[in-house]
Amino acid sequence: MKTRESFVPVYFQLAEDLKEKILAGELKPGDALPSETQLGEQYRISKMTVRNGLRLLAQEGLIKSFRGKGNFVAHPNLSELILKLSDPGLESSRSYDAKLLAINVISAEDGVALRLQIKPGSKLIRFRRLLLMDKEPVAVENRYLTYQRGQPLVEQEIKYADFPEAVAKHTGIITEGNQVTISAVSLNQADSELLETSSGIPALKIEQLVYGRKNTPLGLSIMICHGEKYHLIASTRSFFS
Amino acid sequence: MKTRESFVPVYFQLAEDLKEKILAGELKPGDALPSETQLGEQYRISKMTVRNGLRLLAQEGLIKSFRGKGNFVAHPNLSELILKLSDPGLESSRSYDAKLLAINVISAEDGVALRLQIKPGSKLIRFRRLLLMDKEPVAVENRYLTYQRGQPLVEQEIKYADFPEAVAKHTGIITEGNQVTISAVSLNQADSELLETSSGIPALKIEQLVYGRKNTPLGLSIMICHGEKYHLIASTRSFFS
DNA sequence: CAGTGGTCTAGACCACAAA
DNA sequence: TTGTGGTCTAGACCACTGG
Repeated sequence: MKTRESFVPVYFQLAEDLKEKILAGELKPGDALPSETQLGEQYRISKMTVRNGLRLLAQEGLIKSFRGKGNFVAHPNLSELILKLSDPGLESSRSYDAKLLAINVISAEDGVALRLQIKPGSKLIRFRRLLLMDKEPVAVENRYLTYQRGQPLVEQEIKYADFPEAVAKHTGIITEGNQVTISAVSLNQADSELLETSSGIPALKIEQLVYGRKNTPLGLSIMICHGEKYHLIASTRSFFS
Repeated sequence: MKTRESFVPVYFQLAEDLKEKILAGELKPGDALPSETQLGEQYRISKMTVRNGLRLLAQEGLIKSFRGKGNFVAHPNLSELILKLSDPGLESSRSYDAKLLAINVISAEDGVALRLQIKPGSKLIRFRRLLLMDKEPVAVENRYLTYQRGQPLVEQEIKYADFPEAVAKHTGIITEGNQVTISAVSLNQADSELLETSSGIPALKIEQLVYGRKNTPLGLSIMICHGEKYHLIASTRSFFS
């Protein structure tokens, strides 16, 4: 093939060709692709270029490679989704803001201590924030941070407390992982007042545990989100970065 | 470096080295990495091998490449998570089962028709399933499928209706995308009876839209999940495939 | 212009799988 | 053993960025 008239890379053309065959059903899940050497001969391109193209398909989850056996069309896995947390509701038409309610030093209660793997009663920094969409309160966030001596975590957090993106950027270097749990709860009295609604209303509870190196918990964020005004959107991964 | 005594690929060692430097803070977000040719000289490996290693870091979101400029340590994005849907609760110690309640042909109501981009009143196949954990009902699922003439979608769905994994595998070829919306609602009367609890209890509502080629909606799944017994877990992407 | 990342080649050897 | 994917090389040219 190697259509040099176009400016798309050859490996990309190969990938598109195969993708087309897979999506059209010409190649079904479980089927073997032609071997890399065969593809190289068919398309008159080198093996490395073939592999470059196949890598694209593998990244999209369309094929799987098995050493010594071949490349095979994958059984699509629709259950793995990408969740984007930062952007509440995704409706970019809406304005988004956050209001810092308080910063205190508190003693860790049992539940929080357990999750952060510290002793109950240990000192923690707590942020309370109110998240607003279109100037309406939609969520309350409690963020707990372990005090890390000598690490600029705390100062940065305070400085950028009302800019969650900035927080992520500045504390991010040391963070290695992140686990989020999503559940449904009823609004309690205090939170319902902050959210300017009545208690008992259903709400999303989003717990976010941030880990540093060696799986040390660094912080915990618990968000209580108004069920009707705030929702999460996730979708299958695809394309570019 | 090129330690040939070990069995780890050279490019992998390079990636680990750089990763270490980044995680240790030696290289900070925004910093430029040595150029690919420089790295090749430092490690006495060829440029392609260097690029192979850098690709790993790029996939993990640790670095970003800019043509003509260089490779740079990325500002970590903790807001992009991977959500695994199929596995309810993740506690693998629990047994998981599904019970098919009914399969009917129905006329699409407005809300469903809108999401599936069809005319209200069009014929749809509806599955109602009850999801069980430890033999306790935790969620009700309503699945709506457009009737696709000549495509074995329906038959496969029926055949494997109680094996969601199988459904995914067999219908998967034609599906290209997937969008999930998560919100919090109150249990209505009918659902609360199925879930053997009282109405008004908070519940997770998980809407899943499956698209085929050319962004044609193929099906819609609406799950109502018992708030206390069912929760979702997501985490940052990492490692292998 | 020089330097960078992006693509591509035509070989080579390795580890692994299946017959 | 043969064939497969996985790694690696030492070059080459391109497109882009910035001074």
